Amino acid sequence: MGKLERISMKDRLAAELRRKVLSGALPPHFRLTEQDLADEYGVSRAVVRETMLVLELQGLIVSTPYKGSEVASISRTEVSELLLPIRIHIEQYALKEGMPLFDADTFESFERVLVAMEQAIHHQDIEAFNEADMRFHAIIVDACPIDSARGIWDSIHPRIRMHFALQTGRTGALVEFLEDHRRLVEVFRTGDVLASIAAIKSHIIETNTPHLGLLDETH
Amino acid sequence: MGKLERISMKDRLAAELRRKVLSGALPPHFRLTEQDLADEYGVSRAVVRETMLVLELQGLIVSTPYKGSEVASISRTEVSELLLPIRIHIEQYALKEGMPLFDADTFESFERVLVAMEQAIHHQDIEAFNEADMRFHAIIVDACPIDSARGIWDSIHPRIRMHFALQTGRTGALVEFLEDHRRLVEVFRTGDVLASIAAIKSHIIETNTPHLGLLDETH
DNA sequence: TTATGGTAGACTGTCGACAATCGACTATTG
DNA sequence: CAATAGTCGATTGTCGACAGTCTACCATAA
Repeated sequence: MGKLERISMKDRLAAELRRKVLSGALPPHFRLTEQDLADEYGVSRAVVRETMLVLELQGLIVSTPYKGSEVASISRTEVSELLLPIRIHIEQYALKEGMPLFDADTFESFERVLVAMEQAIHHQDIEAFNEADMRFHAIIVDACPIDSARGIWDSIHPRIRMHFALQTGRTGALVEFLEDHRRLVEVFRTGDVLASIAAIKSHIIETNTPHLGLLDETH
Repeated sequence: MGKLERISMKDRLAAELRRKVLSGALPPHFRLTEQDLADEYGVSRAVVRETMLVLELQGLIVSTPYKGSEVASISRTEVSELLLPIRIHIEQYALKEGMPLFDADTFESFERVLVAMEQAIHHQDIEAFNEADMRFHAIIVDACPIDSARGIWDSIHPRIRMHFALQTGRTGALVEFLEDHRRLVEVFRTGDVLASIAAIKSHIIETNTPHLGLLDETH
């Protein structure tokens, strides 16, 4: 059953602000002041400050001492050249280490996410779809026995999503995205690690490439 | 001349604790309580809490709600399979984007670090050498026009260093490390980006490969 | 003895208030 | 008029105190 865990105000506020940033409700360069946020959400400034610190280290906001904070802006080359390759590596590694540990519960989680995607499509709720998409990949990363993988992923992933959340592009292709995730789960079920690693890479690239993919990597 | 910037207590304390963790003064699983740290360094718990949050997001400590924090432990596979590839990618990318922007000041910074390394060797000060090593690579990452590169690097790099700082191995080969950095700077001076990218990769790999790995750990 | 429930101490989570800093505006002065 | 010094409001940096939570220990009862 559910774990009924206690969630600190800091984490709740961070999740809420992250959601607003990723949904575009808080656009890049939007100014954030601690007192205003504290008043708006009914928490103390200490909580707000810790929240802002988290979001800053995750690159969603930038703050300068004694001046204030604002929602970060993000460049396309940063995403394609810096963040995406790192994200791919993390998820590939997580899959390599974690896939042998996938059990019935894991696949049940995947299925729940797929259902959530279906419902999101049915309600035309792009935000809910993105949320489900994030949970899908979080399952992969969390399955990795190296705990810190999730932490690194958390510090990479939001900026990528932020970049594409502000594009309208994905709207129409939601059904294809769903199918793509379905295929991924099927590959996972075969237990073929190498195939899964390849699949997740092309999945991430295609999912995050605005309709003509031409990014290459070094090494 | 120097910039005489104001540094918050949070940042100073973070630097100090990071130093102690990397030097082994605070070994893995060492328990950290907020009040003790606040008393020890003469700051308030709020400062300590923000500091701990930074160090936690950088993976140097782990904290569980209402229970406390302790210095993180780190496994060899996490370093070699997860962290090192990411670090290599970041520094390669930073080099690719930032090397064309290297100017006289940049190389002067490199030279200062090399001098610091010489002095560290002369004084047999391993900690100072490691500090200089970190500054060397920070110059590279900071030269990258994408600001967030440094942030990601900061969230990756300390754990790598932590892993090897706890090994004694590097002691004898300090001179070789110095020469290796010298060679790197020479490659940078040629302006050959591809050669530099290749050089930084092998440098990082060799520098972080324990001559023949015969240490293994739990987790 | 063992299991249950409760109590105490230590610690983290949260809060409101005070101090330091910044940027813009204003006044003063040559 | 231009340049400089001073002031003010807004915002962040820092602090000490209170409230909530966990763990270990102890008492009590079957």
